[in-house]
Amino acid sequence: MTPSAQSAQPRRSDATRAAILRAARERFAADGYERATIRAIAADAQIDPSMVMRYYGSKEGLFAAAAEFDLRLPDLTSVPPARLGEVLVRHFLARWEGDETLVALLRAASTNPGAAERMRGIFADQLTAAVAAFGTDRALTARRAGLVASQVLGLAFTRYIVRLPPMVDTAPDELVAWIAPTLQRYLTGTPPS
Amino acid sequence: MTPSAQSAQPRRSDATRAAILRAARERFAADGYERATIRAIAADAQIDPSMVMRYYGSKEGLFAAAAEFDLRLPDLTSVPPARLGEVLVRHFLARWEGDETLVALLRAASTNPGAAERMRGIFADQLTAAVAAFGTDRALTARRAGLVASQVLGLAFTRYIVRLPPMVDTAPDELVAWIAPTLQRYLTGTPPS
DNA sequence: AACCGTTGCCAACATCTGTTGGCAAACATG
DNA sequence: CATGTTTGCCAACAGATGTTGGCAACGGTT
Repeated sequence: MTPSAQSAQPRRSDATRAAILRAARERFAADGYERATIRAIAADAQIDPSMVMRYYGSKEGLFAAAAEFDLRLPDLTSVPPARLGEVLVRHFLARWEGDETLVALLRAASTNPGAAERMRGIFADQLTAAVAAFGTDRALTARRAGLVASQVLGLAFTRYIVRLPPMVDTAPDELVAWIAPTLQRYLTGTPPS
Repeated sequence: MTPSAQSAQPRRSDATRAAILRAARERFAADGYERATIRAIAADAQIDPSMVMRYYGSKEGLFAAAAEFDLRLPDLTSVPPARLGEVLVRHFLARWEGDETLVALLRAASTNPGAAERMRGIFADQLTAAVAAFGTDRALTARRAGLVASQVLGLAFTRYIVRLPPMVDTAPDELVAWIAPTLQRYLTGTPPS
C-alpha cells in the first residue's frame, strides 16, 4: 500500500501503478475475476495492457495486489461487551460501503481459488484474532468467528452481489438493529451442548 | 424437469439431454459460469460440443435449464411456531448437501447477471411466499425473507464456496443449533423501531 | 554530450471461447 | 423400399484473452 516501503525513492511510474490498481479494483468488483479483462482494466487506466504485465507480472499478480485488504477491526476488548454485535455490524457495513476492494474479493472468491484462499486468510486471521481477544477455547473461538463471517458475508452477498431488493432497500441502521443481536449471540452466546 | 410436459412422446435423445444437464450442473457448480466451458461440459457428457448448442441454444440457455430449482420449502403454517428457525435451517442444509444445483447457482450468481436474477427470483418468490403465509405487512415480510436469505446464503457461501474451515468442519446439527435462533428471530421477532 | 535505466506503445503470438454449417449414419414413416 | 427426420460428429470461423518482444521517447547521471 505505502508506496515506498522497500524502495527508498519513489518511481516516476507510481501514478500509473496506482491508476492500474484503482481500475483493477473497480473492474474486479464489477465483473469478477474472469470477466475483468486486462485490456479493459488498462483502458480504464488509460495505458497499454502490456504495462499491467510489466508492473504486476500476470493477471493473478495484479489481483493479488488489488485484493490486499485490512478489515481494520477495532480492538474488541475495549468495546462494552453488550454492544459487541452492534459495533461489528456497523463496522463491517461502513468498511464495505467505503471500499470496493471487499466487493471485488467477494465476487472473485466465488470462482477463483486464489481469491477464495485470500478471503479465507482474511477472515481466519483477522477476524479470528479479534474474537480470540476474549476467549480461551481455540476451537470455540474459530467457530464463533466462522459464524460471524457467515452472517456478515451473507449480508454482503445479498446486498452487494445478488442485490436482493429488501436487503438493498433497507437502511443501514435498520440492518444493524436486526443483525447486531445475531453477531452478539455468535460472539458471546452459550454454545449448544 | 419432467421430460414429457408438452412433447407427448419421449425423444430418443432424452438420455443425451440429461447427460448434458448433469455435466453442466457439475461444471457450473465446480467452476462457476465463465470457467465452465461448453467443451468441458460436452466432454464430461461424452458428446460433441455442438450437441449442447442444438439442444439448449446457447450457453445461457444451458445454464437457464441447469439452474432450474425448487427450494421445496415446507408449508410454514403447519410448523410449530417456536421451531420455525430450526426447521428452516435443517431444510436448507439438507437441500444444499443433496443437490449441487444450488451451489452452481450460488457460484454463478456472483459474476453472471442472469444467474443473479434467477437467484433473486427464487428467494424473492419462493422464500417470500413461504414467509408471507403468516404475516400481513408486505414490506415487513419481504424484509424478514431477505434477512433469512442473508444468513442462509452466508452459511452456504462460507461452507461450500469459500470453504472457511470452521464452517466446513462443524457438524450440521451444531450449525443448526447455532443458526436456528437467528432465523427464528428474523421470522418472528419484533421489528426494531 | 554520451550513457543507461525507465516508461510507454505497437504489433503479434498462441490459445481458448461460443457458435455455425455441412455431412454421414440411424431411425421412423409412407 | 423410398423418404424424411433425428442424432451425432467433424471442421472451421470469428472474436477475445493472457502474454511477449521489440522499439522509440524520456529522464537522470557522469
